Amino acid sequence: MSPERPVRGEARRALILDAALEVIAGEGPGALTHRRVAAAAGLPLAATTYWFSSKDELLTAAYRLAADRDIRRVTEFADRHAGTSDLAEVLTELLAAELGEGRTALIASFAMWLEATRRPELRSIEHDWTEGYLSAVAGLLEGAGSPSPRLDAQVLTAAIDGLLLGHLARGAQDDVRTAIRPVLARLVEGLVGDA
Amino acid sequence: MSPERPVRGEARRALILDAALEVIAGEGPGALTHRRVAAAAGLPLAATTYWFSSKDELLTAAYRLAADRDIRRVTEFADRHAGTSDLAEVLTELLAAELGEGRTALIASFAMWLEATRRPELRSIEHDWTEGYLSAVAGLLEGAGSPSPRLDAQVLTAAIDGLLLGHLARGAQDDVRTAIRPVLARLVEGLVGDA
DNA sequence: GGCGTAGCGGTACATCTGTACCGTTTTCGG
DNA sequence: CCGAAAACGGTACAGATGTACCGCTACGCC
Repeated sequence: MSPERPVRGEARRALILDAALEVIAGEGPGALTHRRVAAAAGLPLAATTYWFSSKDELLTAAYRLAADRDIRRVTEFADRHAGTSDLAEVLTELLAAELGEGRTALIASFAMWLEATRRPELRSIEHDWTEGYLSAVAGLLEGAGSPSPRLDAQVLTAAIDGLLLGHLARGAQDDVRTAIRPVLARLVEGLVGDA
Repeated sequence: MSPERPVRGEARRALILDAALEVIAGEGPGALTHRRVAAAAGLPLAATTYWFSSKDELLTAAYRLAADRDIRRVTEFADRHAGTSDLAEVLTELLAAELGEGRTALIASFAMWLEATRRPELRSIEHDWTEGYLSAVAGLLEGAGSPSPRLDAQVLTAAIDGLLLGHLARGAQDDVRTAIRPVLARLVEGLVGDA
């Protein structure tokens, strides 16, 4: 229909970052090149080099965006379900959402995590990501009557990370909820108890 | 001293794979190139292309090696500590070992994990890795008197993965044992109980 | 002891990459 | 409405990369 008035200015920057996340999630951070990102965004090569002075800056900005999105998602989710009694079920839904709509940001976040191993500049992003997750989960735990929400949140987030990574790696083979629910149920039972 | 008789034959293949793991752990899978690996192994470029018909084959073989090493490490560790009563302490030592001597194989394993997201050929390696970890941990849990070792092992390995990844990302900043022990203690307490 | 083959090392080359450059178009404050 | 500054698009180029190729060497088997 519309001959599509081309996106200009700062909006382009956002477009490029989105395309970068797609590339990272779809082909891995190693495949992130100016040309590929530009192509994914439907823009000429010079667009990426104009808005990001180096490939590294582009990659870092993309990681930051992925982390922020994921933090926002989990925070909103936790707020919406604060004070729940069926914590395991709520967490199952959270993980399903992360692996569903949140998949792109999630993969990028894990890639960033791994790269932070050798690139200290990424540590601050990693720190915010961890902290965001931790406080969101701690909030849920408080509502569910955990005796030590902060410690329990550390346990829970570690397990969540492991579960997410595992199910990403295994692909969409088995139904997420069916596979994850019993594990989370067992964990929550252990932490919150049934008292 | 010795002019070092050059390594020849199959031994070279092993040398190259070790060098490849070093590169993956040190500079990331994206930095794995024939030239870099050859340089790290102290061999000419043609050595890597002779023993591995493509870069992909080299990368996959390196991942396989990393997984096998890690599986062996965790299995031996579990065997050595079977029937322990202080499960949390034993697990803390396991994780410290993974992050210490096992660091290279561990990083490579996680990188493989993430890449399995988009490369189904890696799934079988991922499967063996998961299975090896799961049965090793289940063995420990049985000894510690868990009511449902298999399910609890799923919980535990997920948490272990998350903890390992987190501490890799944060670098060697804080003492591993100090940071990890309370989390594992809380988790084990929840699973095995004190009954 | 000779010889076929596996192992080896050097080089070549087409392709892709990051980035710099430069002339043109659009935007917007005055 | 005008002019400077921002945004844009195309192109150029040096360097790195995967891989093929070719002639040489060492080793094991007859």
